[in-house]
Amino acid sequence: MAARLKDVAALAGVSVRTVSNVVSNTATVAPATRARVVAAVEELGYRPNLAARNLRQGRTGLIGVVVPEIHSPYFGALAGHLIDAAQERGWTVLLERTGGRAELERRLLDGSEGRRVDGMIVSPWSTSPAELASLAGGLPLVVLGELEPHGPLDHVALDNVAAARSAARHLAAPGRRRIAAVGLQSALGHGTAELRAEGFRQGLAEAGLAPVAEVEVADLHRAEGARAMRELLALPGRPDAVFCFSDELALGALRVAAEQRVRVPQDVALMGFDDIEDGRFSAPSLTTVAPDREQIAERAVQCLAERVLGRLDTLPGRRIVVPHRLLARESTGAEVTPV
Amino acid sequence: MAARLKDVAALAGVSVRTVSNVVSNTATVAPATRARVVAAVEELGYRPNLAARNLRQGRTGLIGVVVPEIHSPYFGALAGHLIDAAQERGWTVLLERTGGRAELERRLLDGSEGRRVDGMIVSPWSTSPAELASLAGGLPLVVLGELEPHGPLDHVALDNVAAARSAARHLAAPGRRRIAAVGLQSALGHGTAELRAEGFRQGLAEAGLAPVAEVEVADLHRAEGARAMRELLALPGRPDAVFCFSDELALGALRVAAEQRVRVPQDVALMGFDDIEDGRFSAPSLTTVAPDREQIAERAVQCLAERVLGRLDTLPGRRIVVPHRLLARESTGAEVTPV
DNA sequence: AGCCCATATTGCAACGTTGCAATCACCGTG
DNA sequence: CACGGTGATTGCAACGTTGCAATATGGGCT
Repeated sequence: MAARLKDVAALAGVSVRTVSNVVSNTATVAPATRARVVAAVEELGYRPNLAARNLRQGRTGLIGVVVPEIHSPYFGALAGHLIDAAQERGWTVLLERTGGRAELERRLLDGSEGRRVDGMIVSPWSTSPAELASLAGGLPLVVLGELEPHGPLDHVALDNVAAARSAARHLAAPGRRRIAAVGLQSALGHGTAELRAEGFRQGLAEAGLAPVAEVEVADLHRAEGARAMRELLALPGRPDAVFCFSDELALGALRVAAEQRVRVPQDVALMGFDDIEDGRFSAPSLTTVAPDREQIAERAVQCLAERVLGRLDTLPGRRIVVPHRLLARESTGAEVTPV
Repeated sequence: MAARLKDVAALAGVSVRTVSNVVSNTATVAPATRARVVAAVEELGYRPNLAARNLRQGRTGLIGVVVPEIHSPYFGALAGHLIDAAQERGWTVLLERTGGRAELERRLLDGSEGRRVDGMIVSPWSTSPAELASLAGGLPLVVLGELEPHGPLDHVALDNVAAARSAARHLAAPGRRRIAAVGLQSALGHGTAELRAEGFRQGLAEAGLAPVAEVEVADLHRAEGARAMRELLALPGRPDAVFCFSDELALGALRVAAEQRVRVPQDVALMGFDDIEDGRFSAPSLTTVAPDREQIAERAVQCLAERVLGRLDTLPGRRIVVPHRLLARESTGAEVTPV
């Protein structure tokens, strides 16, 4: 049986309240008393009962992080940073996965099974921010990866339009005029893909070009990238540059290029988006847009902390834009260098 | 303010206990009453307070999953499966990351901050199973990835020795005689790497060979694989086959081979271990040992469930061996096929 | 009609903790 | 010597839920 405050108190010959004071540092305790209590805690192996503490305090010390998937390199890395940032503030992260299923996304947010967390950081897939806000019903919420203009929620993201624009300009280097995009997701009707497509078109337009193809995908994984690339390489006028909206798509495309002995970057330049680990070690290494993931995580947790602790119910949603960098690597012509 | 059972009861004109019965299906309730209660629940947006429920029931409904890192493809995928398996049994997973730091590993296990979970599934890095058991102090525990002979804990893993042995035999195909291994970690003094090294040597011995080199690594990531490969390719007698103890190591090695225009598999055959997504899409695709991750997850959660629910304190530790398969792909000579 | 039983509903107490406010001991000061 | 003040300790109640056991209701049977 686990020891309780009561047991420690009995052993140390003090009141329950005093033990509580020692354990949670809530009041001044005489050194001698403290020593006696600490000894008793040690002897009994006392551990606070968090359920009781939570009940009493009304806070759980957990924040939810809701992402489409843990498994993918992008979200895996992001989750790692979020956990670090949360830990620094004394929070534990409860990681949840929606698998891109709208209904699961909703269930997690509306908390019909009960509230486990003090707040949530959500990277939505199929639910719009406005919907999120109503689902969460008062639970502090921070949204990642989209920047919708209005609404009550805080958003943290990079400037997808600007990032895609600079990607397009990078691809539209001298000698490359047939440029395609891979990664549109019109089925979702909103979100990141739209913004990147928009930026892509802007960037090409600035270079006096128009897309030669825009390939829709069902998800952002390698298999879809491979499928899309096969489609593009079969076109009568093959593209000489391809912008994939994720590194995973680009890696799938890279594989197909290798299969078909299409040289990257000589025959087709290729770039991705996200800066995942794999893209640094592929051959050729992958040009990409690198979001500042650490800063995304840091700012998101900071926003959430303010909402949870400060009760800023009235504060309107903030839009936080984190910086990104374009990393020009071998897949768009950078010199081959040892990793 | 969040609605409580008391509020719902008042609105529905029944006792608190009856509402509780409806909400948690613990007793027969007349249809008419149930309807009234459900309506009141809806109207007030009642959500059970899990802290209170946990306190009363002594269970949290959470299980901890402790892995060295979330970020890596192997653990990310495994975590996904564990979450699925847990969900089927009504549990939520609290994912924790040790980053390979022994001290953090200890802190998570001994629960000095208080118990958040009903049990844990641990993939240890630097702590031996015996130590784990004492740290956990009665908390139900299942260990992944190692199979130590004795002790009170349940273990779930593949047969690392047998898997590595078959990998070695696969590499020792006609014409390949200079075979090296990458991934030893003698600093840890125990664990998976030792077992794979052992199996590797056995497999070579069966083919009448001895290792031409065994390269130590600090971790199992790509950068270390790249470093190791550079080392191997600089040897006076270059190996004609390399067994990496993880796919990530192998992908790092593959990158270096490409840099140095060493052809895989023609000049050097290469294989990994884990069957991560990236290895299916690399060029050449990566021969690997595929553990049955779903089964690992399923069995681990099942074991833990038995311990948590059944109080099988007396039952000695079980050793559960899950199957694995060798997937022969392009990096050891399989024909190139579209992904 | 009276009785019994099954079904439906209820009250009470307890889970382990902490906020609040009261009490106690002791020291320095007027 | 009495008093005020500070520091240390304490008791009580409450957080929201559910286990237990008791009570109310109604129907069927003799």
